[in-house]
Amino acid sequence: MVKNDKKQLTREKLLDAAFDEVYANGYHGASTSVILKKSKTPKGSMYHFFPSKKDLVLAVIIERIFPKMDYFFDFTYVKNISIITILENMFIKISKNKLLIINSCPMHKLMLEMAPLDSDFNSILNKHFEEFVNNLSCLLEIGIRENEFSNFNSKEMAKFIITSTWGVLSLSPSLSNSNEFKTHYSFILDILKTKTY
Amino acid sequence: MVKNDKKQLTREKLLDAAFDEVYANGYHGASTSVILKKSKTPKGSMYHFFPSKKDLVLAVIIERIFPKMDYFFDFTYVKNISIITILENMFIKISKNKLLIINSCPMHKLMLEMAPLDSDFNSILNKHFEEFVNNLSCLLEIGIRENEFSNFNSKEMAKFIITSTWGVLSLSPSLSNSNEFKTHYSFILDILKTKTY
DNA sequence: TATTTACTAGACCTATGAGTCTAATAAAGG
DNA sequence: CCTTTATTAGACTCATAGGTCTAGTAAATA
Repeated sequence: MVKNDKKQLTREKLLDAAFDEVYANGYHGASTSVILKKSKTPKGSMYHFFPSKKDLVLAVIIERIFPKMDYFFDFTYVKNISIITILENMFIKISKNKLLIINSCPMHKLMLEMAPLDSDFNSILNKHFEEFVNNLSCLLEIGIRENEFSNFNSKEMAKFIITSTWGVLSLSPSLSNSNEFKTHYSFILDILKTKTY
Repeated sequence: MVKNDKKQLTREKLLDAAFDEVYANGYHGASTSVILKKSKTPKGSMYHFFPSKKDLVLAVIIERIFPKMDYFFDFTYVKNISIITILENMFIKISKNKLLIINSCPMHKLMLEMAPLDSDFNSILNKHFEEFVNNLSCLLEIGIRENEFSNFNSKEMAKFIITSTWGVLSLSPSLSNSNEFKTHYSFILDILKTKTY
């Protein structure tokens, strides 16, 4: 499987370099030649794996950005811990990682740039966003059912939490320290606390 | 002043066309040749008024985007009306205008794209953002002083309100109707209401 | 009216964009 | 081992990018 490893390696290197480029400069600002230089890959290889720049970036979204996002915006239920604590832990995890604090959320960046311009970008990004909303919504629903919270529209609340978090994160590079982020998520948690008994 | 009018007209047409292009496609996605075609202006005129694409877009920010933003995010105090009502009216004004609802906030879009890449963009955008924060902060301070609200950090709250609003607005084009925006600002106003006596 | 300054016009330049093509090489499967 | 398929390599293409330049025109000032 030496060959398969090497084949994979080239593809993976391309995705890594493309992620960096697109994250830093956006889709339009990203240069294929820079991606090739950074990943030390010849052009032929890139166009062997990906028919176009767009396809490369769509693959970056699916294979790089979504996994990272799923790691940070993790809304899985943990037993014997209050929902508020679960969310607080999530926010702490985000604030500890400089990636999102300094450079904003890559998913959000691409959504803002590309969703209105291209239906393929729009659909995959929105689909994942809706999954986020549903996951968080389910988590909040548990809190409502278990009487941690009073009743509220969990889906609307989920959307509010996610989009408002994107909002602060987009303050980079002025949001260089995580303190400002902390005051942000304190507000979010405060809102939820007003809904507790 | 016929001449001055015409001179201004060319410059204004360029700014209008450039605003449309940049708003739709971002800084990197915007094409000078498209701007020239849309504004029916020869290249010489454009480079007569603006030394570079960057300078043109910086002028767009100052002369087009900021005025629009100041109109929508208007935090001036109105006597005999509660602060919450002032803010609610502001949100209603935003929600009635399809510009922001459908295409997101142009200031936010440019900030996310350009602030980490270029210090000139970063400084003018951040400066204006800080002004927003200060203006809203002052308005909230009035509410605190006049005993509409209990005490809270007005600057942090102001930042929270502005960035979270940017967050929802960036949901375009899926935020095609203003109902979702309404649920958003209801949350914001709810937070403030929990701080009232 | 003469002269200077502001603006228009667009041909032109160089760099870089994404993407194609073909030949060479490496690896896999029979 | 031989054939076939996957991958590498990079020269090449064509369009467009932003920007320069010079000549011509219009307008303001003296």
